[in-house]
Amino acid sequence: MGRGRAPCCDKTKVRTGPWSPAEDLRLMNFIQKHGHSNWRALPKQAGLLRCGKSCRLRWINYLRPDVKRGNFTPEEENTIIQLHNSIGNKWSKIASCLPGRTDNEIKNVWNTHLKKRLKKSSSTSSGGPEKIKECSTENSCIELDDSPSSCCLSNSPKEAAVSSSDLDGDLWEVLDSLDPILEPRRRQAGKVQVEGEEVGRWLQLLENELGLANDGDHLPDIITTAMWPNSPSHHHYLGI
DNA sequence: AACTGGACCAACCGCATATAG
DNA sequence: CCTATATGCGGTTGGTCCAGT
Repeated sequence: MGRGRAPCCDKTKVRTGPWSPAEDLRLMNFIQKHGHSNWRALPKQAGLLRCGKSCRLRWINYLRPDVKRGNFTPEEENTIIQLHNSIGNKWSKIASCLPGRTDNEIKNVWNTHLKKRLKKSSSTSSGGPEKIKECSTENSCIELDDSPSSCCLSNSPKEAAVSSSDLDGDLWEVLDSLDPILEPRRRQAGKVQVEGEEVGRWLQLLENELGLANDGDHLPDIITTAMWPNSPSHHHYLGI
């Protein structure tokens, strides 16, 4: 029903491209405190030079506390294959059956791995569509036909109850200034394991800047996990 | 060592749909 | 009911990395 699509934002006034750690922190901090009832207004309220769409995507695909990182298990891949066989490119519906996985991630896995794999094996295997249930948006499974399936009934993610510090403007500036230092390390950590000592040092620096260390308080794991997805809890690095 | 092509994935684009006024 | 706006979704793109040459 959409008539004439208004541009979602003024592209000349917003940042595009990869998100920096400081932007991630700012977004997470805001959502943890205020939720995300209005994506369009969120960037301004959070002090982000991003469009609401971009914030939503970043949150859903990367920053949500329940997002599962790492390789898909064979079980997950089987579920994707079965569901795709049954309902097609309904990535969000497929994602609703795989707790912690996002539609974008599933779409990527399908396009880069599973499609090719199935193509390869298609000559050797045959069979009708899998009978499977579809998860509705309420996270209850809808029978697409009359047979039971392995489709999950996972609950919708509950945002982690993380206590977040109230960061003031100065501290955000500090974070922004750390970007050039943090970003390459975060990127690298996404690919390979950064030495524990190094991660610990940066985490400590960050916590010092945020004034957490003095109170015996620490960065919530949700934040460090988002910044260094492949790294164990930062508590490990800090020797806690 | 330098180059190249493919794989991977985060982010963007634009249409569809939902909803408010 | 009509229109405007916000959000959701799926397709696509572009940057980065890495293996092969």
